[in-house]
Amino acid sequence: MKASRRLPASERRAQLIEVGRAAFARYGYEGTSMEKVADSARVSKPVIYEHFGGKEGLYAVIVDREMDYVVRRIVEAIATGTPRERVEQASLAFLTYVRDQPDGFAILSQDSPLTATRGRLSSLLNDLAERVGHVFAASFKDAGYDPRAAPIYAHALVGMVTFVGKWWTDVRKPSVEEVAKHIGALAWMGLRHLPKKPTLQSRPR
Amino acid sequence: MKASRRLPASERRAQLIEVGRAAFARYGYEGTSMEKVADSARVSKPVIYEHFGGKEGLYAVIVDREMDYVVRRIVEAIATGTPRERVEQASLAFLTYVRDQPDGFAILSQDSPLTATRGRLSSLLNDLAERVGHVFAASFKDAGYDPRAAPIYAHALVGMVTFVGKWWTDVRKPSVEEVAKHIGALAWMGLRHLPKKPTLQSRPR
DNA sequence: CCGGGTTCTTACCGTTGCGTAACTTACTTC
DNA sequence: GAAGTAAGTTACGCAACGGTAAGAACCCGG
Repeated sequence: MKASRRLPASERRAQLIEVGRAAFARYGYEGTSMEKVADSARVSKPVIYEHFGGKEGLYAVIVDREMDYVVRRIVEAIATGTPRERVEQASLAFLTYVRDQPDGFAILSQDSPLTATRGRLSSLLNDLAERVGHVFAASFKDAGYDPRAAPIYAHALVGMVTFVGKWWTDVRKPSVEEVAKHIGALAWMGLRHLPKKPTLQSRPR
Repeated sequence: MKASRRLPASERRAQLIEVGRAAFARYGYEGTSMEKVADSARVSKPVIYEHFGGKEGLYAVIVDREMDYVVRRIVEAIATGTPRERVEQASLAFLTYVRDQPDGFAILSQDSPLTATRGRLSSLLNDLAERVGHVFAASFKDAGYDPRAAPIYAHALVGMVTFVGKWWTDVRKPSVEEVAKHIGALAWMGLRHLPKKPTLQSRPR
């Protein structure tokens, strides 16, 4: 073979990110070895260490880029429109991301051992949920709902879309637009008809 | 120290399951070493191999028990009552499980490398979602909704509760009953007011 | 064709982790 | 108390992985 030629630093760096992203997506953080990444890039290990310092460094760069990307996509989606449209567009944006960037989504939905050690909650999607929570808290206050419940709903929505996304990558059956319709409807109708003070209809036993 | 005495096979086995469960919950499958499990049980490695054959064997037994347990809890919860009560009770049952069995929940919500290799989708909760999907499909048909959309909603609900559960283990702020109220309301209201044919209110650009 | 910087490789170290072979210790039963 | 069985230990083999030191191959201006 002997395919790969020598590359300038910036290109090599970009290639390593690409290759590493695919590896981390497929095998997870622990399951990915530097050897494999190096081999996939047709390069020897020290090259990676030269560029990223270590495994964590490479992973951090990849995760950072991915978070930036997906957050930007969603922020764009909810920039304008009625509340309902925003919910729908956010779902659609996320599912479109899942479809177009399955590797990125796989990385984000893995429990990353890095953030798990320093942070409390492992999931990177938690950040996203927290941001949504702040948006919700404001809307809740305006609408006369208890803002302390906002995080619950925020996490519920993120979890909903995430889990459906994970499932979708497997079955790939209805189009993301179709799925987004249903998710959007469920979320919106749920929020729209929320009682101010939810109660449990606990059944008598 | 020299605390642990010799135990009969069945007790040792039970103890190893308990200890292993805690370890897998805390460090994940890959992050848990047999050495650590053995040390925690005040026993040497070959004892574990005698009982479970290997790491995968131990893990399989633990996961199997856990799935049995949680499924039984939920099946009990949705055995009787109105549809709404079932949704609420299912949420409450799951969140109660999250509260009372944080280790078990941690294990189930990890991406398990074992099922990931042989199966397609990693999550063990996927099985749960699939079962819910079947229940939904029947109800959908009766109510005049498209049963092909059932899996979407099933995964949405499971993802919702799971993600909120994960978050709850971290903050532990409102009681599970309180959280279940909101989740139940969101899910129920969403399902209740679902249009037969959801559409996207795509905004004009 | 020669010096200087960049890019990359070979070869290795230390550690960790799964799994096993050979042996020892304790308990029970006659 | 000896024989036999159940329970457990020590010590090791072996592979994989993260990381690094030392130097080779390449490229370009002079």
